Amino acid sequence: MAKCSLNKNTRQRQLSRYLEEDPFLTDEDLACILKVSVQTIRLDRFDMQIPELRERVKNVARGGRQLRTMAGGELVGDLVDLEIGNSGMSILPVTPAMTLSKTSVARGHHIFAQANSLAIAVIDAGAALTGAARVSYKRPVYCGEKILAKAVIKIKKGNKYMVKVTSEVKDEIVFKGKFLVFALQEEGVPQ
Amino acid sequence: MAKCSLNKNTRQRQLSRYLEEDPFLTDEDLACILKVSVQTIRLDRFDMQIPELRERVKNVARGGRQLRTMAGGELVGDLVDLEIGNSGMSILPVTPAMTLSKTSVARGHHIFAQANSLAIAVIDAGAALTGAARVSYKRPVYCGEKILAKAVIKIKKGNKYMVKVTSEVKDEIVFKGKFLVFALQEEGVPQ
DNA sequence: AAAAAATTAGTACCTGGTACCAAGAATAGT
DNA sequence: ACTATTCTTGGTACCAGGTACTAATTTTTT
Repeated sequence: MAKCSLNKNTRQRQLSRYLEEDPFLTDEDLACILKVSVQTIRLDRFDMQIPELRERVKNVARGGRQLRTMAGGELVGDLVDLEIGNSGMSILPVTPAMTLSKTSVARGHHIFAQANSLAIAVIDAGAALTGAARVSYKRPVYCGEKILAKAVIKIKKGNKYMVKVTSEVKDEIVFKGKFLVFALQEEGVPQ
Repeated sequence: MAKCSLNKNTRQRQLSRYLEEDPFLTDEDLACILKVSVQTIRLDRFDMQIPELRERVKNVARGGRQLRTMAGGELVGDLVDLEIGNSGMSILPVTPAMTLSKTSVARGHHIFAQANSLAIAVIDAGAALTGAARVSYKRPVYCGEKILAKAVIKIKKGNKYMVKVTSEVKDEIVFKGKFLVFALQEEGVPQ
């Protein structure tokens, strides 16, 4: 029974690993991956109290449904002005999902994300990457406030850009950052 | 036909309103709410190109998954080790949602977010804020790779901490950052 | 009243399951 | 070597929440 038990256990561990990675797998998918029958998968799920696909999907949907922030576009915040190769501006309203639950203070990486994505947007290139950044947070930003980020290209050398971003809430500076950005040539990017 | 058309239109508007509010409603639920037959609901959905429940839930789930990384928890990535007041480690698998659509290179602010949130997590405080950061990206990270971030507190002075974070993919350093973090006293934070 | 539009009803079929029963294979204990 | 136990597989009936399609019925328009 040892060998069989071992197989069963390792299979069940694998099963949960696969499902953690991708909860959208059907029993049939799993059976195929783990080279056992669908029934075995079902027994395994039952053993491990793992609900069926539809329930899993529902759970993910309920858990993840909140405010959108970093998801959709390439840009965090709403672009209000863009002069490619020169400067740009974006507005990010701070929603509850972006704040530390205890304090309703916006988490730093959201402010960074707005600035960083704006810095990249002003670059005149199909794609660009941040190489380095030096940022400082001047004061906390609270839920409900709107962050206006302004980016200006300061230096351009070949495919290297230095972009300065200043973020304000009602004319008060909350964040400053210098971003070193590299423009990528359209091809040549490994997959 | 005017009255009927009107009824149909208003019903369809109501339908989409109800579904926006709660995408988990079945056709039967909707039929009950709107006092028409299930078939009518189906025709309406077909008219308005609204997919069936399971598809809707899936969409929400997929959307939710992307956001979860930035929106859901306070931490970006999965904490694998944490010694509060000393060091911590987290893993962030790079999903398609995090990458520049053209190149499948992870956008910088996700890598920053993982590091930043880890830096805050290692601080021994109810809440903490990033005051400044100096970061550099050593090489692009691609979709499918897993980023292992390691944070260590280097200096502590009162409520000020200097945290160094190094992120690697398969023992190769992809990102380095120094974060200046301030611990917040539990109260006294304005709403 | 006839034509057109909208609604409802009914059927066959699909996916991804549950719940249950029985047969077959593998392993353990003796 | 043989039996008992555990694992695995197969099969069936059933369910929710649909699709796709046809046909009948009601409502509205002309």
